[in-house]
Amino acid sequence: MFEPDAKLPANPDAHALTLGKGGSKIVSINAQTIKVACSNCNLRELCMPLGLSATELDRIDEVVASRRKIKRGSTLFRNGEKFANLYAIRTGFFKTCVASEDGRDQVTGFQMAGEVIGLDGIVQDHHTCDAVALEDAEVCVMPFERIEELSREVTALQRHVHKIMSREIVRENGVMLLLGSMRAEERLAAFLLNLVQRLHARGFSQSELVLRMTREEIGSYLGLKLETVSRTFSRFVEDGIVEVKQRHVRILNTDALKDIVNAKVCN
Amino acid sequence: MFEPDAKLPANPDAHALTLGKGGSKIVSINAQTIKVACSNCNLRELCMPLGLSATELDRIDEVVASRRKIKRGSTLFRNGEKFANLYAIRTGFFKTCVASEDGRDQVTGFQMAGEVIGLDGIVQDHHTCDAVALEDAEVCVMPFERIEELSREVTALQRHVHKIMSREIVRENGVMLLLGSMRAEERLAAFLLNLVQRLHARGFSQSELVLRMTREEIGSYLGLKLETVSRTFSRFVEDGIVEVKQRHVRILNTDALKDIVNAKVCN
DNA sequence: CGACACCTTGAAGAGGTTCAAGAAATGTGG
DNA sequence: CCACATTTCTTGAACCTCTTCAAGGTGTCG
Repeated sequence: MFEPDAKLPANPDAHALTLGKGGSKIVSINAQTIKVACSNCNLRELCMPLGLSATELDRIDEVVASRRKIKRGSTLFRNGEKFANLYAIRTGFFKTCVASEDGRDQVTGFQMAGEVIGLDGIVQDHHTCDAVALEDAEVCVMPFERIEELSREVTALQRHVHKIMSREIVRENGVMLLLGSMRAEERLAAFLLNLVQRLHARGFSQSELVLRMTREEIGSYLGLKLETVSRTFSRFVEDGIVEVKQRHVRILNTDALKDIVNAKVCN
Repeated sequence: MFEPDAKLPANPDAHALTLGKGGSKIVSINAQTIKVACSNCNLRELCMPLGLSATELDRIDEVVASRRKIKRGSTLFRNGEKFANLYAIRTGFFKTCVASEDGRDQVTGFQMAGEVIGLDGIVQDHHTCDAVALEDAEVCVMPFERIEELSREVTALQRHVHKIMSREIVRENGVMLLLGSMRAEERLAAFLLNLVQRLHARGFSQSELVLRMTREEIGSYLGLKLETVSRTFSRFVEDGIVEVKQRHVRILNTDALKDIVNAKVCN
């Protein structure tokens, strides 16, 4: 029924990637030649600014201090920890979540390769959420001081940092819309479309995906209970919109999902 | 029953303000002496970095290109409009809201004096939400290009811009927690506490406030219908937690509100 | 292979919404 | 300044969606 799941490749530098309007295929590079440098990384298009000169590209390499591997289930950073770095995800999949004093927990986002996490820590100099790896992961450690230094000199980097932060603000606006005004089916449909779209931008299928998170985590993100998530999946299956086998999801009717999200709530 | 409402003063420069740990009273300045300059503005502590040298302060003045008055009910910017400026609120009160294609509407925040709006526009070079004045307002227009230029030179400004954006991200995380996991009473209690805390930081009462928005707008922000907001207010009144007369609210029992927010949802 | 985490499904219940009507404030124009 | 239209707010009753509680099934990993 399902293909063996398309996994993020262990070495993203060996993974051809097409992106955006002028997106060009980047030729695979043999693993041996890799050094810890953005200029060699084919995820660069995702987490670094485009259109840099050769000199600027060299400078950019300086923002990555090191790499760090995180085992599935362990945290990259925790609420309360001193903030020092932003992290660009090379491989793997994360969730971020905030907790209130009384132990309530809310997943605030799911992050995949090429995305940057840690922005929450800047204001208070301490992180205000947890970042947990949902599968074995590797990140580029980018000391924020270095980012700030460099973005004073490389205008494109400065602009890029601003855009990344603004993008996160806009994303959260969208989640607020979802949480504030959508019903369960609409939420799950929007969630699936968003996931598959981001995966597609990374070279994966437009119609097939493997969920890296539990129903409970999906539910937390969408403001629903895990049972509701499960039931809603089942309803989608009944309606022939998707096939679901545990965490494997195949979207059979993308338009139906889009219709569900944009259901005119005539008001 | 209620005092004549404590309004934001028409001229904020005449409004003594205490803030933060080392917050010092700023002496009132006669209206005639005012020029369009942060160095003269007592909201500076809210929207600009602290601890600048005299030279830096002079430079900072350059970020404000002009001032702009917005009538109640009209927009500062709209979804889709070209992004060019950030705006620091001098007086008045705004809401920001996003709309989905199908006409759904979601208030994403309420902003008051000293707060900065427009950050959503940076990613796409176009605004993705509307900013509507809920009372007559005045803002400082800060061309973003100028902010970027200057923050390459003035490190404190650079850091400040980063913090403002990060603060917004963290705020939205909090709203997601609220929308995703709280019940109506908890949402409204959290909302009131947040508002009164921000007003208090601006020199207003800790217990009394005038809502600048309708029940419907509160509801949109909190992911509730206006009837639910109204009913929840009524319940608070019954329980002696607040007094409500239209938009005038007096908090009689702050601790009760805090208890409601932190109600142990034992899990 | 057995323990454990995760997922599905049913039935009952609660919280919030919807629809509706009326009251209270606010604004407008004569 | 008053009358009238409009907006905003409150409250009730019926309804609906999602949650809660419970049980059983499926998959995974040591």
